[in-house]
Amino acid sequence: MTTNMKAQTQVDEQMLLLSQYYPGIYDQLVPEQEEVVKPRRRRKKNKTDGNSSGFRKRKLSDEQVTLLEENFGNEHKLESERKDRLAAELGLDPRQVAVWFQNRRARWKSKKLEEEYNKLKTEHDSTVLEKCRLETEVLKLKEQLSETEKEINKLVERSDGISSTSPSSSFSMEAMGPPFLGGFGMEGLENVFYLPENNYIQGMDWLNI
DNA sequence: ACGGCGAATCCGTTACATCA
DNA sequence: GTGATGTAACGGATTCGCCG
Repeated sequence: MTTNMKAQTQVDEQMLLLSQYYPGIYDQLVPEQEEVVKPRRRRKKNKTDGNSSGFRKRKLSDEQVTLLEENFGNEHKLESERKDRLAAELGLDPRQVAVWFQNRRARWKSKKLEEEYNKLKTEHDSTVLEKCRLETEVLKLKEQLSETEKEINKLVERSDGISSTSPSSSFSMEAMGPPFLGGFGMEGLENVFYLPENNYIQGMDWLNI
């Protein structure tokens, strides 16, 4: 297989997964192609096999399946030598062994796909949950900010009133000391706003933050 | 490098067996 | 009897390795 073919195969596999997991996105990426419906040849019913020994399709015995499963566990691919050996060991036609491996690979692949889907779904769900949590937190913080701004405006207005009637008794933030933020329901926001070492801001400088 | 060929494999489907 | 489900088997397409 050439490098290009390998790359194309990888792309095809990725697109296949994409189409399975995110059909909407896949449809956007790959516009629907004109459908070419080829009539499949219908398989004819056949109740007997070549040697007329009864039903053509018989269930494999538990022992046969066990041995086949053991072999499949060791290696999913079936080399011709191993196929013949297994067939002889199980008293089956090599073609039957080949078909069993083919079907088993298909089952294995579909199971893998399902597991991968469940894994992605779990990841997706927890991400959505985390997004909701963060959005709620943002709303809460916005509300707190709005409340704080209202309080600040009130204080500023009061301060303006006082200073206009009595200039000597100017409003001092220093007088409020460190518990200032706590008074506005800002507990726990020390890490959000930068505060100087003495834990409060001189005068009205904090308005510039 | 290219095309033809046969074997192996994949994919989708059908037919049959089994069970609730 | 019947529908759902599991699986052996099939047909066609694709892939791969070999050869002339």
